Amino acid sequence: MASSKRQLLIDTALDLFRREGYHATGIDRVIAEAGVARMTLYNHFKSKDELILAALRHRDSGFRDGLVRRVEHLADTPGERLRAVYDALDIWFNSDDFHGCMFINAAAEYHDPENPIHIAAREHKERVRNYIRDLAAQAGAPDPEALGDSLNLLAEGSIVMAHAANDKNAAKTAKAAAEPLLRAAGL
Amino acid sequence: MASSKRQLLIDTALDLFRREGYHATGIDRVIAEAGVARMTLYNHFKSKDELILAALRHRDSGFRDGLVRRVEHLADTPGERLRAVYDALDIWFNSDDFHGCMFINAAAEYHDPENPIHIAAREHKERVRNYIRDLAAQAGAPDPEALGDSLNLLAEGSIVMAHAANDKNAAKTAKAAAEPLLRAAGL
DNA sequence: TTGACAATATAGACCGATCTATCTAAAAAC
DNA sequence: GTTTTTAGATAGATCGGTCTATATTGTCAA
Repeated sequence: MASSKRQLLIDTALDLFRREGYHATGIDRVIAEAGVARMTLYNHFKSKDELILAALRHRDSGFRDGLVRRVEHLADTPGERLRAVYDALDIWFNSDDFHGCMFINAAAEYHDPENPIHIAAREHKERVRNYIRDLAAQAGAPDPEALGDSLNLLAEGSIVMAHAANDKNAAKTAKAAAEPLLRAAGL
Repeated sequence: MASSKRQLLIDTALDLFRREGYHATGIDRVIAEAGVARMTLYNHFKSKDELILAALRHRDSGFRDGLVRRVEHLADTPGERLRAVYDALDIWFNSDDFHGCMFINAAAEYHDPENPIHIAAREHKERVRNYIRDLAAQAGAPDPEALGDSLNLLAEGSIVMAHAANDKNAAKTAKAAAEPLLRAAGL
């Protein structure tokens, strides 16, 4: 139970932060939703920011694991998998409660680049970009960094348009935009 | 003075919201920074949300006017101007205090698509996208909507990477990524 | 130019609600 | 029997918003 309460708090907080934002979600709300005593939270996390960081760390691995798993399920070759990234995004955007990227939102609420929360967001974005770069390398692109970065920009742009502009078609738009780039790279 | 106080409040709030975020900026901070009485604010705006909306409206026109002006100054033909959009972004990203896009940040803090603040963000994103679509049409692209949307995704993606991932080179990456798309469209 | 009236701005008290965080003492779990 | 969890009181700060009574404006007529 020692760590089950901790995980329960992370899961609960993650869901609230995702659906309502960070400042908008109070500690009271988290403990009420988790059905846990206030001191249990402060026993596991020394502050709200620490809880946010723990939630983001959990989301980072969870999101990327899910992305990789889904992409590998959708396609077999690296070239196809680069395209499948957008199919995975499409599923995400059109899921029941899509509320944008938690890390973009975190960076939006915590502007200071030195803030640990902002740093967590930056690291997540770098890891996702690296994953796409890796796929581009595996696919044998002549300049995998450049191709990966380009495809990553389309992916990030589609997240923004899906959330801020409420364009649930953004992933399909991105996939179409990616095609000439992949072709130009011989893929 | 009637409207000068109002404009002073909008300018002050805009700057604070931009630098620190919406929830993180209290009314007290706005009136202190503006050097204005509390009731002066509530005389001009019936709530904080109304002030946010007024600030976003002002920023929407200001940002887009600045973008158009800068793009037109940097390039003469529509094809060149599509490329110049990324040069304008590059200047923005590397300016003294870049804190990301106020509208992406607004959507991040106000998730509900029905929320007027979120709607203001959506409308801004649509207007910027339409501007790029228009440039693509003026440039004689075979499918100006598709090209415009693709180039817009690269632009939005670069804003995210510049802010969340602290990649000040994102606009140059986006410009390089745009080139094959423009070429494929005969531009 | 002056006087008068209406609109606006002022400082600051005040409200209830909420915020993060701490503390304690009893209960439960391992 | 030691660690963890519990409920709830409590702290001090801050939140958005209202109210009042005074002072400062801007406008227009005499």
